[in-house]
Amino acid sequence: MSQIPFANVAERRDQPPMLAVSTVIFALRDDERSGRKSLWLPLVRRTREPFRGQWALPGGPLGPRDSLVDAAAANLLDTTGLIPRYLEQLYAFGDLDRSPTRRVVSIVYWALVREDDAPHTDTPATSVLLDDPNVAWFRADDESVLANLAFDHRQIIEYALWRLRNKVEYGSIAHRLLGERFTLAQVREVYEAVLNKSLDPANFRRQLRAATDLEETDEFLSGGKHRPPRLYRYTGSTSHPLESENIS
Amino acid sequence: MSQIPFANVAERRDQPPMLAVSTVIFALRDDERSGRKSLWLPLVRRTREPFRGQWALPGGPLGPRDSLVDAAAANLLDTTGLIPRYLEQLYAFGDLDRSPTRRVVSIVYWALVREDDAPHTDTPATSVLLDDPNVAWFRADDESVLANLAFDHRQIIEYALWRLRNKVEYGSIAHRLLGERFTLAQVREVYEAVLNKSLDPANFRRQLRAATDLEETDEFLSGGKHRPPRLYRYTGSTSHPLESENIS
DNA sequence: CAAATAGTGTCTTTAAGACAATATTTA
DNA sequence: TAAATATTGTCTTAAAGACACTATTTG
Repeated sequence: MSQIPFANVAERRDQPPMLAVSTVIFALRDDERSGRKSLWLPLVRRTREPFRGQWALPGGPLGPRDSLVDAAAANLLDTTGLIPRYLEQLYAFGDLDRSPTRRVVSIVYWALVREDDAPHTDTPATSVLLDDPNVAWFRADDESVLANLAFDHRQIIEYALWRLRNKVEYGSIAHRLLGERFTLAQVREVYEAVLNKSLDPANFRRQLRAATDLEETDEFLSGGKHRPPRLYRYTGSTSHPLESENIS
Repeated sequence: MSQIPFANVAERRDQPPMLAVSTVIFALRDDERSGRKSLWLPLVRRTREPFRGQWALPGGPLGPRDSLVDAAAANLLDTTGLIPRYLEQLYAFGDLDRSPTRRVVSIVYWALVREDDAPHTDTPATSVLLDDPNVAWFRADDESVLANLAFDHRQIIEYALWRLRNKVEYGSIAHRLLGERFTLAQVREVYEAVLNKSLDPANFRRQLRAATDLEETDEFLSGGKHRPPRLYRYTGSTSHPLESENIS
């Protein structure tokens, strides 16, 4: 626990709130344990007080020339080397005591990236893309990590997960965690990982084809020891402009 | 259209963004024209540049000691004299050019108030509660007003309406526009006003009673020239903590 | 009793879910 | 051919919507 000198408290009550932007980034990965796919997210280790040494969401102060979404995309690229396939504003967190030092209002975005966009690194020491020991990927439900996050970042991640589950259930964004062409079974794996329950393949197929803008391709995915599934492509539009921002 | 002196542009590029909180407030009122109920909202007339004389959402800068939701509730009370029955964060608007002078990031809340909370004033000159000619209520779909709002407030109001429609359709907040005891027909009127379409009374009744936490009272509303309808009371909880904040 | 809305019953259509059956690959 | 998943078919159940019908009040 960090101590708060009296001077800091006084300072905090009079300075204007600082504006920061942070991002919760989700990717889908094979889970060694369960054998299934599961959700992972990158965190950065703090190199300064407060919470020095603890893991936190990537983020930073809002520069005077960045729009909010640009700031989110930029610090995401800087810290993880990734370009998101989906980026949406999550919430603005502004409680008085969320930072022990000065008052900070954080506007948080959440993002989806494809598995192949995300360099696979299980430990900080083997981080590939940036070779930065202060960036690492964790399972989104890893209790030992969640329990030790800086600031209110655990609450933020849990809210982002709640939003993701809602979005995937009622919207059509699952494909953003996959490649450009995908099988219906892969989409089902996304749903199963996010909602954490198994779904009937037959019924899922029917619902998906009825509800979302999906286009058959002429290609099939061979290689498995079974009948090769057809590959599909997404051809949809987004709902409300503010509810989603596409990158590339 | 206001001119932007070069000095202001330079200034705007280097100062840190200013943080403001604004609120979109909805109430239900009788609509003289259609005879039905419809949605109304209060606006304040700007007394300073930019957009001097034009209508805008109530709001103001975020003080260092206010939490976001407190700031929203406070400026709502200051400008309209109302305490909301429902208050939820809508979105943070932060585009670089949304204010012609300096850079402003606005965190916007939306609120629901009951009809009897809202002093009935049709014109600015007859505002009752605050007797302030710079506060007035307008129909939420009044094109002549929407077309002349300050800043990006038209876009904000339209997004708030979209959220309200979604919320009322899938959630259970309609009762917050009504009194403590209400008939099922009154709830239906709320839905009809918000969704702008008529609903089958019989089917609506069944769905409502199946879906929401509603409790029968022993009272009936007499006075109409017809069988008196039973009064109900709401006994529900809210969904996700961040998705709603109850006031009193 | 006439008018008007409250409230119930019932039929049809549509979607969701369970699960059997068939199809097509690779090892 | 056995194993494995793809894909289709069918039956059941639940919800949504249309609409006829009964109930109860006021004037």
